[in-house]
Amino acid sequence: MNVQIVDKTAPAVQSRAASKGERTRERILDLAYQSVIEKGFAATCIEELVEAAGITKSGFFYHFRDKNDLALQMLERFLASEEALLDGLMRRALELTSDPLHAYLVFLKLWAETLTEMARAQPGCIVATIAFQERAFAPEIARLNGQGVDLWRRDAAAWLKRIAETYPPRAEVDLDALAETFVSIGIGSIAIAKAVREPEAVGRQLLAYRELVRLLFSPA
Amino acid sequence: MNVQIVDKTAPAVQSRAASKGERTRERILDLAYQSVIEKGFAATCIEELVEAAGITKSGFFYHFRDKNDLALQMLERFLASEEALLDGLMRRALELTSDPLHAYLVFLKLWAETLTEMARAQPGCIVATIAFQERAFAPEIARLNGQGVDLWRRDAAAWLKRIAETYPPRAEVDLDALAETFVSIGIGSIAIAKAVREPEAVGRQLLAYRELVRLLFSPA
DNA sequence: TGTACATCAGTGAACGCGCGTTCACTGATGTAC
DNA sequence: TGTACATCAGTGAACGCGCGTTCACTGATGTAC
Repeated sequence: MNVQIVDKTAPAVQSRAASKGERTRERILDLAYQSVIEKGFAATCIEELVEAAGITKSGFFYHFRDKNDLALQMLERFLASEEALLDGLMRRALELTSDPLHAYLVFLKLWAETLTEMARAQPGCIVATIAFQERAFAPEIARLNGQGVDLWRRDAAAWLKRIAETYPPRAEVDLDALAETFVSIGIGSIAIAKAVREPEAVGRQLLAYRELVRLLFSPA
Repeated sequence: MNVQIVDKTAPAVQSRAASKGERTRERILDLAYQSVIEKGFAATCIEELVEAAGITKSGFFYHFRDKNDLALQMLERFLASEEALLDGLMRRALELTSDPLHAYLVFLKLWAETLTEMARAQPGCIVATIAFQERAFAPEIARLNGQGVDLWRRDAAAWLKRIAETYPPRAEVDLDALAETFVSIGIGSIAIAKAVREPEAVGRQLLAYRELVRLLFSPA
């Protein structure tokens, strides 16, 4: 079950042959992502970003209307790349086995490995960061953030329901709630990883979730 | 199973007969707690707090050495009250039944109700907020935060292990990980509640966890 | 192939204000004798 | 019971600096003819 996956630690969706401006914009977004994950949004200052990016402050405002625009672009890019990443792993899992339960278990393993690798570099989650500082952002950003979470739990719910068609669950667990648990464990485990400084917590939690799913759907 | 519990929405451990200074200090801490939960720490400004508290800015610095001191006192108070709250619910559950599994299920129900009520007023968790803005705080605060998380998962682990003595688990789930899941679901569900604006997510997630624990330990 | 113009990707300097922090001072309450 | 002094719980004004934002200007690259 040790499938080789793309080393995709960085959140960027790097398309080659980008223009010069495009490249600095991406560089700023990368730096901002890193900083927001470490310190939060309000404590992230433009001065630091542009210094690290090797441009001046006014250069920043050529690329972003204001600080909230930076947050918005960063979140949009993150959600897109996360969605692509999840999609890739789902497809990969379904290539390996057509059984929905087994495929989901493979997917969870892949996801656990990917997240652990990312957490080892630097555990963090901008969706959670935004959620826990909601009112420091423009309303549209908080809304977009919510849509991201909603999409994740919907995707998971659809899969769980497909599993339940073949494998009747052994307890009366609401499948929508269980799908949501996939998200809440993901975010919660990153919080734990950061708080107690154990990046492994992320993989550990995902694998515990996987065992519980397996138990719930495995035939008596 | 609808046990009446103390309405303890506010995080304060209000001891009566407090001096005047003590009372304003508590008032500031309450306001800070609220603001940090809504906007994060960096975006919480002293000016706003003191205005709401009805004193001047210099009055603030009579009670707190600096802004980080505010964060520290707030976190200490929160952890103490949370610990007291959890302790109370645990004891209450053990009064109702001596069987460790049933008592744990009762406890989870009580905890779900309490958290939901708190989330309806204003979902939030300073432990998570601090974790996701770690580097915006003094190192000792981040350390204390980690200790809080560690204590929670230890408490849960001890209980799960006591259950396992009587009820052999039906799957090879690491009990330490499952205990940690209690914490990660708690924090994660609050993140979800905030992101999608569904306070009920907290109770829903806790109850899903409860069903999974029940399934794991219930005899075949 | 050369010239004219437009767009790109910035620079440099300045502004202004919010925010954390300090400092000298003060009225009210408590305590000792 | 009254007086002297100490501590409590603040006030008011000022400081300074970091940080987001603006604005006029500019060299390099692209495009039209």
